[in-house]
Amino acid sequence: MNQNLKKLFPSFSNALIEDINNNAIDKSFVTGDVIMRTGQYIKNTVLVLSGSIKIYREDDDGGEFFMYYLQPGQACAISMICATKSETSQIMAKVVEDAELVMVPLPLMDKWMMQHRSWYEFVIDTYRSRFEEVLEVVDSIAFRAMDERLEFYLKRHKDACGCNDLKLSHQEIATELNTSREVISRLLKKLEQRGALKLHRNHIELLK
Amino acid sequence: MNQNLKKLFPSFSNALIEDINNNAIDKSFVTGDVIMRTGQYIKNTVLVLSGSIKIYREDDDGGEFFMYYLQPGQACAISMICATKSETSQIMAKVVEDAELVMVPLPLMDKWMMQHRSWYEFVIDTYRSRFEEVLEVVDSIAFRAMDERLEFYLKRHKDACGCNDLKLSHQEIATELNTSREVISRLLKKLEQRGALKLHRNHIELLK
DNA sequence: TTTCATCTGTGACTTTTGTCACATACTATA
DNA sequence: TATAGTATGTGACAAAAGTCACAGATGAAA
Repeated sequence: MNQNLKKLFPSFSNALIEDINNNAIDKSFVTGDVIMRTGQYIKNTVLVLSGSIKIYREDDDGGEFFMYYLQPGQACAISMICATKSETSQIMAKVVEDAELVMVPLPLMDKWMMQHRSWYEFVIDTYRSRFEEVLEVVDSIAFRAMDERLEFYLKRHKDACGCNDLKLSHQEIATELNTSREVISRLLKKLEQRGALKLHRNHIELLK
Repeated sequence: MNQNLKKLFPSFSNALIEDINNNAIDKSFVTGDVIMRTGQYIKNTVLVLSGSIKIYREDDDGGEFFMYYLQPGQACAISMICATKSETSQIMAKVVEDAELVMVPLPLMDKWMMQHRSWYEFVIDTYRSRFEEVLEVVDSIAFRAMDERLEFYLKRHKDACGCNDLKLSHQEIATELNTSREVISRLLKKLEQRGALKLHRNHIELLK
């Protein structure tokens, strides 16, 4: 784990990595696992070593709105923000690719802010970049219609997987954008006609 | 100013207030002033002593989507988040009620995190509460139709002014929700028919 | 290969939202 | 008190999104 941490979190000081190795717990999850639920108390700050996690905002009627990805080398900003007050989670986190996580107990999260400059900077930077990402999400829903939102969604998924083949059904996309499957099917068809992508069963091949 | 700070930011230690008084600058703004523009470099962290400020997200076509209020006793989370890297602002801040602000130079913002526990806690808490507020805004646009979004908008404005009389034109509301004036007029009319409010020229009287 | 569940395509329709045109109402101020 | 500028009300229509019904395609498992 030590080696992995160093590689994935290059800004961490040796002393910090030492502290993480001595105090944090390594946990594995498989695709489909929900590692954090809305309303649940947060007990750990989460660092991602491998795999892929999607963060959702849920509504009362079972809606699951996709917010952002958590990738190796990143941390869950929400779990850091809630840390100091051990509040409940405002989001839901689902594993979409088998993942190894480092769970840092909340009290340490806070303590390290004072002890390790590199931890402090990492936390602040995580806040900042997530805040900005959420603001971009706000843009996409506040200012844009569904066709552009779909393109934004596909682009983010492409960036996350680093490939051109997205394993997504129309229904999944519709759920994560909080719209209906038919709307997504029709808009995807249009994008295919424009030559932007090629549709297959359960996956979408991006051409641009 | 010392007295005001103590009253408005009761969690601040005396040493911190001392530091603020010695290093920060007091600035006054009048209604309509834009104190921060999208893309502008951030040089200060802003604390609000009096007045009222609205934070907007802007798009390329001049759209101004209302995000949240900054009130006395609060600080601009964005200016704190960008602090460490002196990045550009992702938002626009407009004074809607003559305001007195305390401008804290960025380098101090960072320095105080290590020196003053009460500053550290205030900053973290500001991050957390703003992040949560933005998540609620995401909810409202991701999951709800315009009628509910309008009610949410009115509620937040009522909370902000602490009164039942909102000085807003239909056009202003439409702009801040990124929709058209007619839509707002119609929805307001419906709310009036339901007895939730009473419409006047340039102001709305909330009844519930 | 057959069967079955799931995924995708599509037409028809409704509802919501956005646009245009214009009437009317209110208010500040000349 | 005229009048000009702004605010609001409303009908008609267009466009986007949501809903319903159902057909057909695909792939996994028996």
